[in-house]
Amino acid sequence: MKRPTIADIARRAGVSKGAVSYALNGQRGVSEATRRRILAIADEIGWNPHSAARALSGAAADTIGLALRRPARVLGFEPFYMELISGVEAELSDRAYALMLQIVADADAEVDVYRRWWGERRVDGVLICDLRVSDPRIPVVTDLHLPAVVVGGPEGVGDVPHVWNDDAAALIETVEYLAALGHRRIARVAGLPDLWHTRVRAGAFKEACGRLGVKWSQTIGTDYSGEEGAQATRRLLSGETRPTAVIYDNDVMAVAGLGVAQEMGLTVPGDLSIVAFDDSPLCRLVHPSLTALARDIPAYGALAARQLLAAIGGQSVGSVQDATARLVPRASTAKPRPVD
Amino acid sequence: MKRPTIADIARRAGVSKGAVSYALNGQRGVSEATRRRILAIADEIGWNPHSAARALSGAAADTIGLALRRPARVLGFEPFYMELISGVEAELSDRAYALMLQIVADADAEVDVYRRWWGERRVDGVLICDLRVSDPRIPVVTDLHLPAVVVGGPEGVGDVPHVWNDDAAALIETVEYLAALGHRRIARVAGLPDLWHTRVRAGAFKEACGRLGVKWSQTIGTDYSGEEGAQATRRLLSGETRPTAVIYDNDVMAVAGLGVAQEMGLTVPGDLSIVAFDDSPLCRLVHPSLTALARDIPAYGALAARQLLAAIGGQSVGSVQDATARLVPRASTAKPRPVD
DNA sequence: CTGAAAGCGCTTACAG
DNA sequence: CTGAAAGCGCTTACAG
Repeated sequence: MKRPTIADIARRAGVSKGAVSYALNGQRGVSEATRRRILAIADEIGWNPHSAARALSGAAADTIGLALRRPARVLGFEPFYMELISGVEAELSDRAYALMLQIVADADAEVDVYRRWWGERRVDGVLICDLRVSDPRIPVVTDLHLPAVVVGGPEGVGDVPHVWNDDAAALIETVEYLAALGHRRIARVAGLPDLWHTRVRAGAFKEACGRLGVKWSQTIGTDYSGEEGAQATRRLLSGETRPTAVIYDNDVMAVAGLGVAQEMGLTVPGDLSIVAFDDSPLCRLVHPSLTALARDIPAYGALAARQLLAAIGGQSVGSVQDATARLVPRASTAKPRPVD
Repeated sequence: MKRPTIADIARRAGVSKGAVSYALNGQRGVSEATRRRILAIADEIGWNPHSAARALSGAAADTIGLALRRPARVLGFEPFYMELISGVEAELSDRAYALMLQIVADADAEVDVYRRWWGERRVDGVLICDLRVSDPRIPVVTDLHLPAVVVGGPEGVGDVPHVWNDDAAALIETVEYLAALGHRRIARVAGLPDLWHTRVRAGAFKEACGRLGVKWSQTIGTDYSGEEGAQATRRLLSGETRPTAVIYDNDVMAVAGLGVAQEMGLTVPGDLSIVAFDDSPLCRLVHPSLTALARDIPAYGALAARQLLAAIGGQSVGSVQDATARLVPRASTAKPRPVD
C-alpha cells in the first residue's frame, strides 16, 4: 500500500526512471510506443507526482499566495474578497494552480507570511491587496524578488506591477451626477484612511466638490464595517448641517446607512440620496434599491491572477488598468427637496 | 545570492549537516552552546527551511485543504463561508498551518482535487463542507486514508468524523415560536435539496408543523442565492393560499424575501413574518431587522479545524456537536393579522 | 554529544 | 532513443 513512485513504473515497464520521467512530462527522449505504455502503467497503479520531490528538483510550487489583513468580522461580510477570490480561482484552476490563503492580524504578520512562503518555496508569487500609503510590503517583495501583483491602485507606486481601476473617475462621475440632480451638500463615508484608494477617492471628491460648487462636504473614515457605516451616518444626520446625499465606500455601509436614515424617519431618496461603491446583490435586495458604482470584481481578480501568472512565468508585466466602475442609478438617488 | 541551506550553516559552524538539523528542530543530539551558535548563524544568513525537502523526508505539509463547490455568484455573497474560513484560519495560524483553497465546479472536480492534493502530499487533511445525500466524497477520503472532517451533519454518516449542530432543534424551536404567535400557514424557502442539512431541516419542519397544528405548510427549494430566494417568495405570496410566516434557509434569501414582500405592498411583520437561518450583520442592517437563528460560525470553523488537526495528529476523533442555533427575535416577526 | 551516509521521489545533463 | 548517475535540501537511523 505504499504510494507508487516512478521507480515502480520503471520496473514494470522495464525502462529507466529517467525514461519514465520524460514520458510523464511529455518530453522528447522516449518513443511514442514506450510513452504510451508508461502512461498506461502510471494510470493503472494510480501514480501521482510527489510535489515535494518535484519542487526539490527546482519545479514551481504551482501555488499563489494571498494574505488578507482584515478583521474576520469585516471579511465575513464583505462580498468583495470572496468575489475577488472566485475570479482568481477561475483563472488558477484552468492551470491547476492552487491558492494559499492566510488571514493575518497586522502588517508585520503579513510580511512574515510572505517571507516564509517564499523562503519555503510554498508559493510562486503573491497577490497584494489593500495597498497602503508607504506600504511595507512593497520593499519586502522587491527585496525578496518574490513575484507579486498589487490589486488596486494607484499606478506607479513602487516597482511592483499593479492591476488597478480609476476610482477617481468613478467618484467624480458620482459627484457630477449628484450635483446635476441639484445636491449641494454631499458627504462621504469612507473606508480605512491609510489605504491608497481611500486617499485617491478623497482627492477626487474634494476636487469635484470644489469644481461643481458643492458648498458643503464632509468625509468620515471607517473600517468598512456596517457598524461604523451606521455610526457615521448617524453622526452626519444629527449634525447641524445635514447632507442631502451620501456616498459610501462600500455597499455594506450604504445598506447600513439606509437603515439608519429610515430609523431616523428620513425618506430615501426624498430626504437623502445614497450611493454605494461596489454593487453586490445587496444593493438590489434592499428597499429602495441602491444606486451603486458597479465593478466586475471576479473579472478584476481574474485579471490580477493572469498578470501574476505572467510575472511568475518570467514575463515583464506592467501595470494594467481594469474597467472603471459604472454608475448604476437606482431608486436611492433623486433631486433633493427644494428646501435649500 | 543562492538561498542558504543547512550545508552552508554547517560549514560556517564547523559541524555536520546532521547536527544543524538537530539544532534547528530542537532535537537532542547537540550541546546547548552549539545549538545556540547554529541558530544564530541560521538567523544571520536568513535561512528558511525548504518545505519541499522536508516533505520529501516524510514531513507533513502543514497545510489543510478546503474545496468549495458553489457558484461564484453565491460564494461571493454568502457570508457563511468567509466567516467559516476566518474561524478555521484563527485555529491554523497559531500552529503555522496554511489553508489551501479551491473553488470547484462539481463533485467530480472536487474528488479530483482531493486525490491530487493528497497524492502530491500538498495537504495533510481536508475539511468537507456541504455534505450531500450519498456523498461521493466520503468513500473517496476513506479509501485514500485522507484525514478529513465533515463540517455539518448529520452525525453518523460514514466513518468520517463530523462537526455538526442540531439544525432540527433550531428549526423546531422556530416553528414552535411562530405557532405560539398564532401562525398556522408557514412556508419554508429552503436551500439545495440534496444537501444533508436541507433534508434534516425538512424533516424537522414537517414534524413540527404536524405536531403543532400548522394547517398549511409549503417548502420551495433554491440554490441559496438572493435571486432564487426572491423568486420563491414571489411564488409564495402570489399563491392562492398565502403564508403568514416564511422561514428562509439563509439570511441572504430572507433579505431578498423582505424586499419582495415590501415591493408587493405587504408589511412585515404585519402581513408576513420572516425568520432567517444564520444571522450575519445583514439581518440587523435591513428595516425591519430580521428575526434570525444565530450561530457563531467562526467558532464552528475553529472547532472543525481543531478536530481535523487532531485527526491529522493521529488521534481518533469522533463527531462533536457544536452549539445549536439561537433564535433571536427581532422586528420581522409578530402575531399574524386576525383575518384567519 | 557528533559525523558520515543513506534515502525521500523526482529531474536532467551526460554518455552511449 | 535510452541508461546510469548526480543532485535538489532535508531527516534520521547508525556508528563512533
